[in-house]
Amino acid sequence: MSVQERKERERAHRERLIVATARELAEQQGWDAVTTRRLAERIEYSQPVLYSHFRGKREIIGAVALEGATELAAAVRAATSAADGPRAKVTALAHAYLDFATDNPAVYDAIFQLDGGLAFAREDTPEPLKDAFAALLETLAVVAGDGVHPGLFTEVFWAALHGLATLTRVGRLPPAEAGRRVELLVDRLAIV
Amino acid sequence: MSVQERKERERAHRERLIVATARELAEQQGWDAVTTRRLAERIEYSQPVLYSHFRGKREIIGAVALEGATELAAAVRAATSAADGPRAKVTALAHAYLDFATDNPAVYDAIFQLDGGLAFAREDTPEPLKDAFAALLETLAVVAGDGVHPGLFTEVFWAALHGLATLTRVGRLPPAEAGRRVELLVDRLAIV
DNA sequence: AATCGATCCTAGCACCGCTAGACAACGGAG
DNA sequence: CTCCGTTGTCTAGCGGTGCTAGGATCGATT
Repeated sequence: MSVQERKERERAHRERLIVATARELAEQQGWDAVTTRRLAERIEYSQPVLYSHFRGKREIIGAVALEGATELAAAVRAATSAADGPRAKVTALAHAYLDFATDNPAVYDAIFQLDGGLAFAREDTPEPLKDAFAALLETLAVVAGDGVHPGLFTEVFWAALHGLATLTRVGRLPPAEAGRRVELLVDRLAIV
Repeated sequence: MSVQERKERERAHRERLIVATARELAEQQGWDAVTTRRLAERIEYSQPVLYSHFRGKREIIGAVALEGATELAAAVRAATSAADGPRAKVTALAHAYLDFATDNPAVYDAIFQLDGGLAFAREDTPEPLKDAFAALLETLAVVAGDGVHPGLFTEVFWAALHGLATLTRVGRLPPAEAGRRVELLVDRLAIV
C-alpha cells in the first residue's frame, strides 16, 4: 500500500513539475518555444513521459491556464478587498486584472488566447474559471446600475479589460496611457 | 519593355492569388490548415514560389490582415454614414465591427490576433491599419465627452469591442445576448 | 540560332506533436 | 533468494511543418 502511495506522490510531483516548467519556459521564451522535446529535456525525462500525464500539448496548456485562473481570481480578490468603497474597488479590480496580464503574459494567453481544450460559459466549465469570473462579479455587481443584469454587466466590463490587456500587450495600444484608459473605463461603466 | 510589363502584371496577379487563396483557406478550415504546402498546391505552384513573393508565412498573414483592415474600415464607414444621429451612428459602428469579426473570423484573427509582422500605433504603421482606426475615430470622437481626448476614448471603445469580439468567438461569452451587451456598452460609454 | 539570365521545381534540412515497441527496474509469490 | 509479471521509461520513427539550396528549364535578346 505504502509503496503505491509513494509512487502516486511522485507522479503528482512530476506532474506539477511539468506544468511549472511549461509555464516557466513559456514566460521566458514564449509558447512557441514550449515544444514537447524542450519540455521533456528540462524536466529530465523523455518525451513520452509527458503523454503519460497529459493527452497532449493542449492539455498541458490547459493545466497552466487553470493554475493561472486561480491566481488571477486571488489577485483580483486581494486587490478589491484592500480598497474602500465601490468606486475604489472597481478601479483596484481593473488594475489588478491588467497587471496580472502584463506580469504573466504567457499564462494570460494560456487562459484566454490559446486552445487549452477548456470549456467556457458552460456547465462543465472547470471550477477555477468559474471562480475567476465570480471574483469579478462580486465587485462589479455592486456598480452594475439599476435594471442591469449583474452577469451581463460583468461580461461587458470583463470584455473591455480583456481588450485593453490583449491590445496593449501585442503593441496595438501604446502602454503609456494605460492608467488614463482604466480611469475612463471605470468612470463611464461603473455606476457609483 | 512590354514584355517586362506583362511579367510584372502576371507577378502581381499571382501575388493577389496567393493572398486570396490563403484567406479563403483560412476562412474555410482555420489558419492551422494554411500550410505553405497546401497553399502552394491550391495556387498550382510549388512552395518556393511563395517565398519569391513573401519573406515567409507571417508576411502572407500580414497581407491578408491589410486587405481585411481596408474592408473593416469600409464596413464601419458604410454603417455609420447610413445611420442618423450620434447615438445611432455609434450603435451602428459597434454592430458593424462585431459583425465583421463574426463573418470573417480568420481575417479578424490575421489583423488582431496573429503575428503578421505588422507595426501598430507607430509611425511606420501601414496605412490600412491607421485608416481603420481613423474610421472608428471619426464617429467616436463626437461622443467622447468634454475634456476627454478623442483618441483615448476611441482606444477604450475599440478595446471593448475587441474584447467582445474575441471572447464571443472562442466561446468565452454566450452569443445569445450579444445585442444587449452592445446596448449596454454604447449606453454607458458614449456621451450623447 | 545560340546564349545567357530569369524563373521554377525537386529534394532536403531541422524541427514539430505524437506513438509503437523494445527494454529495464522493481514489488510480490513461491 | 530466485523468478515472474507488471509497471514504467526510453529509443526510434512516422507524417507533418516552415523554409532553402541547387539544378533544370524556358524564353527573350543578340
